[in-house]
Amino acid sequence: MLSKSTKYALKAVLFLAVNSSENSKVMVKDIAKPINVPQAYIAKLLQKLSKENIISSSRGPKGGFYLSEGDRQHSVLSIIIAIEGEKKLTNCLLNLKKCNEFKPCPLHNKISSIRSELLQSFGEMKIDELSQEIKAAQAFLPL
Amino acid sequence: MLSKSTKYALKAVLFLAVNSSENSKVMVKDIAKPINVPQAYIAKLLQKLSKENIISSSRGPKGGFYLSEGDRQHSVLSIIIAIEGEKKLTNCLLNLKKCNEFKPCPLHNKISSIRSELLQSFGEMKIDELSQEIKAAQAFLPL
DNA sequence: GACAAAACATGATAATAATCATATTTCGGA
DNA sequence: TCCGAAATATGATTATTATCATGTTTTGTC
Ligand code: FES
Ligand code: FES
Repeated sequence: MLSKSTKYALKAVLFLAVNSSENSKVMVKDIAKPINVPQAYIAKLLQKLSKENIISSSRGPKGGFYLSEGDRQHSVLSIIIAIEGEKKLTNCLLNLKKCNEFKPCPLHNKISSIRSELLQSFGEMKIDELSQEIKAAQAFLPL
Repeated sequence: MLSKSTKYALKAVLFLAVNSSENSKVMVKDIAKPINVPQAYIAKLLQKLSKENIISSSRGPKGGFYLSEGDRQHSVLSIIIAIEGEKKLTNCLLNLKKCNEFKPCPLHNKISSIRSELLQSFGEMKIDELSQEIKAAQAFLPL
């Protein structure tokens, strides 16, 4: 449903939400280990997220990745889109060039409203909110 | 959201639902062309579906693929599962080894009910029903 | 029974996604 | 101002998915 890359990215961002701040940055090797993701690979993903302003970073000694207050207001959806693009989620399920109700594929009417809900739900989930739940041990990060 | 293979398979089965019957089988080249899918590839997928008893086939001259009355009662979900397996749809979104409400990942509570609805919806969509809509020109197959 | 038409089976190639490796830039601190 | 620590950039390798190609079996027809 979500690509491996997207899952990795979400885990990393949530990890940063819990374990980093403006003055306590964390470097990739200290992210990769606890979330159990190949270091060189998550490094690439983090750079991409950084370039898309989903997360923040600074170079050099005492540098690393972190979430600014602004970063914490981003949604899960924005991360999904940053990594795998919007189309994966909104394309027609049978690959009609455009998904709309005027020339729908046979699955459209049955599924499109649920899919919208799903998207909306992803859009409403803010990183900040999710990290609260992790801190409160109401939710858990894998590995 | 669905793999290319799954989309191809769904298109092919719906095409058969509209254009085949017990005594009017259609061979892969006459399926591949109208649904615009590589012939050798859809051939493999059709064989898989046939082996899983989602569709029917017979060999030799005057042979081909078709849907029996029973085949028409299959759901979209059964096709998705036949092609890409169930796990793709039910796995934890962040890859916890098991997805459940007792040790949920941060996305679980927000998403799992919508995801169940989506699965249920796929399960309730029967091939027969969808083919009615295509015949009534209320829905359209791509390419 | 011979023949040809079809599905079936198997393996080879190509495209994409995931992983690994290495060089370059930036920046804090001695 | 020099050094090393970090992100950044780029490219190479591997694994998975999609695509292509070719041979084998079944079966209706003559
Ligand atoms: S037209 Fe196919 S999902 Fe909307
Ligand atoms: S535990 Fe992650 S989706 Fe259910």
